[in-house]
Amino acid sequence: MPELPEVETIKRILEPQLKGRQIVSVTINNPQIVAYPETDIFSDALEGQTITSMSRRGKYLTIHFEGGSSLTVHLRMTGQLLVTSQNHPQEKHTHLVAGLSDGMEIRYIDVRRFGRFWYLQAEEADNVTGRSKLGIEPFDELLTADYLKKKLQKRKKPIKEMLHDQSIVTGIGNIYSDEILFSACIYPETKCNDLTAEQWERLAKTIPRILLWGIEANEMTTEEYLAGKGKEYRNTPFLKAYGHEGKPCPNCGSLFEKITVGGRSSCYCPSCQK
DNA sequence: CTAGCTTCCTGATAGC
DNA sequence: TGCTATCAGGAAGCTA
Repeated sequence: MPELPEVETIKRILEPQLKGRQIVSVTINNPQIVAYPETDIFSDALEGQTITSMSRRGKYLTIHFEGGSSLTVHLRMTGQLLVTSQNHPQEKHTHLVAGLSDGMEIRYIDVRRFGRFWYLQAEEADNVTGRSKLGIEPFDELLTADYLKKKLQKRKKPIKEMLHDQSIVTGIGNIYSDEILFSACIYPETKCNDLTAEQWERLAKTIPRILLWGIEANEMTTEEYLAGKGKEYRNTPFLKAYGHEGKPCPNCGSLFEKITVGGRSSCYCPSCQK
């Protein structure tokens, strides 16, 4: 459930704690989370690596090493990446622990084990993570009404569903698609080929605005993150639409309704989003 | 090419 | 109280 704003938050919190540290040990409790390469090679390759920086692309998070190799993770639904002291109580479902040169540990916790790790060597082409298929970042200046129209105008699927398509604009999941459509006053089931020029314009402006707002609203301290605030992806206090079924719309007071769109729960205001 | 369905997982919650 | 069924949703893999 971490979407772009949460992944960006994690990157901002972890990067200063990891930069310059060396990985001195790697323990993998569940090989399932290692997607590439084979688990033993993965562990051996990580040991001894010195971290230079972190980056984010869509919902993917990458730790870069001296020499150019890198470790990429996708947290999917319930993945959590923490930097803790060695004596920090180990949570259930801790699948990977990497000891660092300063005595701290990187820990990967994931209840549902959907998250995945990939280690890529410096010159290795990335044809394993799926990142090569990603569309533009929401803050890219290429994100215009024309771009969205070109990609989606002829599609018959509901716009809510298409906002989740990572090959068009990356980083949007079920929470922020509700927030974006509410803010843009668009009914989630509107078929792409029924959207008006004005609605495409509104979407193009709203997508980056809402995701930026999400990043800012997510801001928290390292302590808050470790204490669990970084887990509260749902029902975060600042959200306006997602999970608000039965509650009054902050704009008009009508009650939010919940429907299923493309198999995903979807919350909208019946009078603002037509 | 698109659409539609299934799979992966556990824990919280709803219903009986 | 205790059981079972359903839901949560990101993305890949599959069929048509």
